[in-house]
Amino acid sequence: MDAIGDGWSLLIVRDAFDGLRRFGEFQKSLGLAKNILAARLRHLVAHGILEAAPAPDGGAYQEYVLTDKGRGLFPLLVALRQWGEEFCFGPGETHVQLVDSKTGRPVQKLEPRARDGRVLKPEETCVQLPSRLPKRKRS
Amino acid sequence: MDAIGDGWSLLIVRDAFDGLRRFGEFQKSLGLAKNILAARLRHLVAHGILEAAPAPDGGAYQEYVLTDKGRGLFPLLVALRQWGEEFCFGPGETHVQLVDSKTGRPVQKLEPRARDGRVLKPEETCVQLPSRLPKRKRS
DNA sequence: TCCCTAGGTTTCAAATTGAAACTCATTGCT
DNA sequence: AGCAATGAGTTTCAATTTGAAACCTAGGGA
Repeated sequence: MDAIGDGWSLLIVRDAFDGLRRFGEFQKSLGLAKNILAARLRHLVAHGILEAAPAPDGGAYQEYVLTDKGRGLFPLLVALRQWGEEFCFGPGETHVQLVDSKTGRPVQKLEPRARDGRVLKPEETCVQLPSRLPKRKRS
Repeated sequence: MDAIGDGWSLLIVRDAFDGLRRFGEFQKSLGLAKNILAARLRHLVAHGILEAAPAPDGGAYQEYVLTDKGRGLFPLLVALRQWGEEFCFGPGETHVQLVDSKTGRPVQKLEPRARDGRVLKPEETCVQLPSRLPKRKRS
């Protein structure tokens, strides 16, 4: 939550998934103040979610691209988007939808499942420390 | 993002999934200031994520319980938790894990999939307006 | 050369946050 | 019944964060 807990960070990451890389692109897309954007980008870089690559084409500036950790947020973004699609619009209200770009059909709804494939409801899960792995590593 | 975009809201929702219902329980669990908690709870109620049920047992106070919309956030919470488990701890570092409470084994990793079951990478998706549904409604 | 643009940083007012004190209603104790 | 304690907030106020706008700096083009 510290890394992505504020309102803007996830939007920046979403835009990064959409291919945006430059300061100005993010700013135009999100319409937030430049100082805030600079701070958020710094923060995301500091948390290893974005990487600042220096001057790719020739301009003396930076590009911000997702790291593996940042790309790991994709399922979260999908979950957020699906939730918004399902609950944040009235029945008649039209809105965009996340689709498989190959077929144009909606992405499957994300559902937490047990290892055996059962769909898990919230009450069927809990948090635990991982069992002190019994699979010994070769010494 | 307006509904759940700030740092505390998702934590409150998570605790609600964990069964917390009362003001004091949330406050103790999260350790945030009472005024902020009150504001967040009001906000979540206003957005239809929590519902304020009056005096269940006999006390003259309220309980905050998840609505359907709130319960719909479960996949998102799972995604967030899995991301944290995967990327926010060092290799040796021990941390809790979300497991199927029946078997004690970790929940499957959430992966966005196309309707045909293919795992979708970020670049393989895009957003679209839903096709003007060809299935006519009975007039 | 002069001006424009992209990418920031600085400044300052306004909004938000958080800690602590204060209510107010309900127990619990005696 | 009297009285302290607890739970659920609200109020107050200082400190932090935000956001808009102005400013700065390096390159590029006319």
